[in-house]
Amino acid sequence: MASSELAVARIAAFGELGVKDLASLEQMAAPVRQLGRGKTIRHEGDPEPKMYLLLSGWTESSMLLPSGERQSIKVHLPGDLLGMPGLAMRYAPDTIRALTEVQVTTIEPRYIGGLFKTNPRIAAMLFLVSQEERVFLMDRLASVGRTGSLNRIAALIAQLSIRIGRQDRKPADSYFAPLTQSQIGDMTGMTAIHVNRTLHKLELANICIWRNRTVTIIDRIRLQELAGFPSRELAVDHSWLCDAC
Amino acid sequence: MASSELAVARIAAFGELGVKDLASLEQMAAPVRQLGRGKTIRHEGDPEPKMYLLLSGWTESSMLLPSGERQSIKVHLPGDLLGMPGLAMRYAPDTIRALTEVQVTTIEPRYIGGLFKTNPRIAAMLFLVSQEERVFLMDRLASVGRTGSLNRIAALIAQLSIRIGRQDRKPADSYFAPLTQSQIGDMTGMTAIHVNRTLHKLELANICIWRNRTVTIIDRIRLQELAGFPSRELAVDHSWLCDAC
DNA sequence: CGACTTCTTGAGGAGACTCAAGGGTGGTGG
DNA sequence: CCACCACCCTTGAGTCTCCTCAAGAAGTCG
Repeated sequence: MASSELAVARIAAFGELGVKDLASLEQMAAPVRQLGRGKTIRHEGDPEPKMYLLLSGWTESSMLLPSGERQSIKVHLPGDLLGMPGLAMRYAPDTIRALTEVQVTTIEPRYIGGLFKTNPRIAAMLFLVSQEERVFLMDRLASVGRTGSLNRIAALIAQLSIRIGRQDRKPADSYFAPLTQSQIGDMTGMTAIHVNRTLHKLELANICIWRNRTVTIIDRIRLQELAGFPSRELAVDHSWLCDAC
Repeated sequence: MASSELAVARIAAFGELGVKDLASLEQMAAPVRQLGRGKTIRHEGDPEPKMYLLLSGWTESSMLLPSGERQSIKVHLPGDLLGMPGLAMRYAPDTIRALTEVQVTTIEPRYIGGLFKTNPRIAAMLFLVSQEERVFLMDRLASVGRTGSLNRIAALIAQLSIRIGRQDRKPADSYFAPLTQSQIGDMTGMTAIHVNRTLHKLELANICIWRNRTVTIIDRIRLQELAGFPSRELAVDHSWLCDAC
């Protein structure tokens, strides 16, 4: 798999990967699947949920409420592992959809199990990625639970800027974001209409512009102020991990 | 540590524990710490976050927003592992406080690392518990993001009923819940005042009563309807895990 | 070019928040 | 043992954010 360097980006944040590690990872990857925008990778409620590795494009994980409304849990960027939370469940908790043309590979749960025996180092890294995701969800929960519309949208924009700019080691000041206003609403827990008005407010205040699927950040300071989430730093000292492997 | 049977309840949900497994777990437990209600176990922002095992009592994990408001992430019951998400971070993302008199033991991260080498089975179970927690957070996010006050409070009450009744294998119809209305507000993303009014509505509608730190569920059907979250079932087929160990 | 999705704008209403004040309860110290 | 204090609960009135309903414009894809 040629894109393996890209694909392990998330894991590699927690340590250097050796030859053996890369081999472990490549072995898991099933043939690449290609899907068009709007296609569903797996449905909420499907039995025996699997994991997926996103090679290119954007996907979104979301849950349906009895009222018929959707809550988007997270958008995924290339290199992200999709569907991990489902491993603990009998039925898939979330729906995973392609937001753009995407390439994904399926990862069978048994490979993950095998990893714990054959390559504890990688297993521990997967564990750490899971903890990182938990913190991400905690931040989202705080944002959606306790802040207003301007703050939530600002938080979304700032967060995406950081995630997209991760490869370059600095936040992206302008980036492509293939989300409709309705989808932004699903992510932030607001109406598409209110998203529209809020985006206009942000633009009017000269903070940022989101138009034509493109985000441009004008005033990062004030954006960050509005967003109001702390800039998280990953743990640097992995001696406790390395002792083990 | 005499309470280890209790303490590992969460992990045991994913598989039987052998003698070796129990030994692995006991070895990690540092001396027991006892703290009074309101005492802080660790602060948001503290460097080198550790993990804790809750032996008795209730604790709460929460995050502070720039506005000064608090968002409660989760309340913990005996047997829960506290602070796991922080393992991936340089600074603790959340504050952990005692809601009642509690007993906790600290778990050094290096023991977790060691687990991945010496007892991959337990490591995998910790991994699964983490995924379960992610699903829990996803459900919370959907609840807070897209539903009204009645639904949120109903969801909280129903969820606690399930968690507390887990040992008895059926939801508890009446239980002790040491949360003030202000804390309920922090959990559900609403004002203490509005919590008060909403609780009265639930009582007036003959659905449930929350008074004097005691919850009594009168009409579980309608409570569940209001709560509106799916009843999650943990994965039963762990062949993919057992293959490894 | 036509059908569909997405975006935009307006008007009105509902739910949740703020501010304010009073009453209950439990714990502590004199 | 009682008085006090801190915390918690309760209720009312007014305000604001965000939602709903509605309709039209703009963009996109076949």
